[in-house]
Amino acid sequence: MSQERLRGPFVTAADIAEHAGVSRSAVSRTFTPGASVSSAVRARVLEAAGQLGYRVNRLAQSLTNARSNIVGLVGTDFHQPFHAECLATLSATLLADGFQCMLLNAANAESDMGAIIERVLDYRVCAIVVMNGTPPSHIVKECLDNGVPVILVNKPMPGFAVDTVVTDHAGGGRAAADRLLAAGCRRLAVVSSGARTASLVGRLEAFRDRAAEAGVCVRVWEEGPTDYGAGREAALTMLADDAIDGAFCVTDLLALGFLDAARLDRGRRVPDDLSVIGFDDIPQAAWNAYQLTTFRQPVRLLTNQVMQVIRQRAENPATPHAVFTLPAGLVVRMTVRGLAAQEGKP
Amino acid sequence: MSQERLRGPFVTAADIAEHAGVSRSAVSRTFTPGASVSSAVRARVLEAAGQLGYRVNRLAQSLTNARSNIVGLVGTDFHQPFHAECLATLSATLLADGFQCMLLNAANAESDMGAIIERVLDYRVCAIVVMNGTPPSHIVKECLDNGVPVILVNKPMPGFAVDTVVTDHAGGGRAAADRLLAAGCRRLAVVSSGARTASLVGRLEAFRDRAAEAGVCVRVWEEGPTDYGAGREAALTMLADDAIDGAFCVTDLLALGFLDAARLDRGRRVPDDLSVIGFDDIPQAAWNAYQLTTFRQPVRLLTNQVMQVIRQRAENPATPHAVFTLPAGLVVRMTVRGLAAQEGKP
DNA sequence: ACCCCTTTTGCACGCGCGTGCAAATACCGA
DNA sequence: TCGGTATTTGCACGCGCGTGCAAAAGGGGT
Repeated sequence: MSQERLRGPFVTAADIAEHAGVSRSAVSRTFTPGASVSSAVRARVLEAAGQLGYRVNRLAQSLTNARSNIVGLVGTDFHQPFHAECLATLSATLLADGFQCMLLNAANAESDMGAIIERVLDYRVCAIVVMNGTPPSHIVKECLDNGVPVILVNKPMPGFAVDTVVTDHAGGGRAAADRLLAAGCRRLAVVSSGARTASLVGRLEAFRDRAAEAGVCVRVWEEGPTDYGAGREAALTMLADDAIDGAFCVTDLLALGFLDAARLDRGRRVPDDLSVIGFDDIPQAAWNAYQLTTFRQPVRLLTNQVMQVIRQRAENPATPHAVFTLPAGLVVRMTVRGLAAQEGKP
Repeated sequence: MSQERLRGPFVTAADIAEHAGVSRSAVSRTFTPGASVSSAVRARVLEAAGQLGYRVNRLAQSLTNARSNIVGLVGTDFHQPFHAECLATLSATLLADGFQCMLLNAANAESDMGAIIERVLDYRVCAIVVMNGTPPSHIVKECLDNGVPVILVNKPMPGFAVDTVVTDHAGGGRAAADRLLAAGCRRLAVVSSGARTASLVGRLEAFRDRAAEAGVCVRVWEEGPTDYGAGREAALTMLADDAIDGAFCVTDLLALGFLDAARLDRGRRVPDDLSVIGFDDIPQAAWNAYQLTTFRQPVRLLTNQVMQVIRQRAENPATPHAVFTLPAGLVVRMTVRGLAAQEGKP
């Protein structure tokens, strides 16, 4: 058994063909679903394969098929809770469905995203999913030219032949305004970041529009990164004067930083003095120190929709492209006045 | 230009050889570093490649080389902050070094970890990194038999020809005990989970041993998952009676849950009544609502060490296997009595 | 102009696999 | 026993690429 290994580190189909006394085609057919092999031959092949530890070389396989079943997963900031959750969910689903995930972490923001996507094209991936961040449009075009479908999550790119799966940011923003207005807040603020991505802007503008309809004007914070520290910064600055009683933070991370600074540094009582609403519903929002009322991004639904698009486009590349919009549901906790989980309204 | 595309969706080396009026070998050599091509031919090839959008097919390339430059990244619970950080850091580093990452998310604990690792073997990966969780030993053996190096992070597997990169859990546990004892705590507890992984047990036992040396006995909690909720559970139960003034939570997530329940549900003042130390130094530990004193896992160092092992073993597979132990440094914040960040000791 | 040495080029083969095609075998009814 | 059909098997080729080998081309010294 150890003598048979001489040919190389990996066992090849020719090896077990010889070992089983059949042709190499027979081996190939044994591992090809729906191919024609007698059960006797199949049995001998399987036994030899088991003994020698044979595994089909998917590299060579993909070479013949002109396409692998690898999906490229592109994104930034995978260490952030929301992105991490998306990644974990999507990768688990893809694996369960028989795909392989190639992870493309564009760590240095979008600067190198293009180069990284180009590299994965070399592996003839069957799809590229952009989970966050904005890929350069000429790269998207290059993917499409090469026949690789591109699926964008939360980043519409009008005019490109891509599939898009987005949360209803505008709906969430509008509902957030509704809730704060209903809680009696009249001095509103919205806290966003300098990133100005489509999702953040979408939430912000819908919030502002709805407030404007109600005749309430909104103070806007749009600086720095999209993280905890920036949320604190916003609160420290905006709450220096006393003019805000309701804040919509376009991200939970911002909201948690905002909450901490509001309570600990600026002495606000939440929700009595100040109501806060976030967006995403990351795990930390549910922690007892925060109990943040927020909108949940339907990660499971987003993931399933992405999967469906991938499968659909794999079997019929000519499927028309579409934008799928999924609803963001309110998760009621303790940071909005008069709106509390598990309690009657006061 | 559109007429040249007829051959198939992907442009092949033969296409641009024809287009540039040279042999296919010349094309191949143009894209092979160190090969012999005249600058005139190289220029013509590069121009044709640019026009037609040619990219070397790495699948076919790996077929010849008998090995790809894909690294398999195996793990569970990538949505947890610490694991997410490891994944983000390692994947970014690998990409920057010219490798590709194949993500293997063993979502359903270790049950399917074996099957998932086997699948990635089919892609002739050049290494497999197990970032957390325990792979079945027969699978590890199978990888090694196929000549694929296995690198384990924080999971020693004595008796296997693998490389191991671990944080000094025991050192951290011992130092944690030192700190709590120095703070005057005499009624100690250690909070762990039912997972009983090597890292958690290592921290726990070192803590208990050091306490025993000081003649202090330790109450141990070892139930449930390794998350925020379990930390709360531990505090709710253990702090029902009044007997604890110092707790070492073997994970930050546990510590944060423990802190919330201790303060909000059990009315303890931290650090006056109760000192708490965590482990990992996840971003949330630094948040103002917590300010958790904890031990930092040297993620950067772990990552660099993993990289070094991969490179080393790629160029010389016969390198002897080793265990690399990296130190865990204390991060002083506000949850240990008499030990505070940015302040003189009282 | 000639020879020798260096560099470049093309040919041909193999990497491991899937598959069309024709030969070979098995099966069945008369 | 035989003819006819259904099934199985092996051969040979191609997928896209890297590379050893020999032929061709270039360069320099006499």
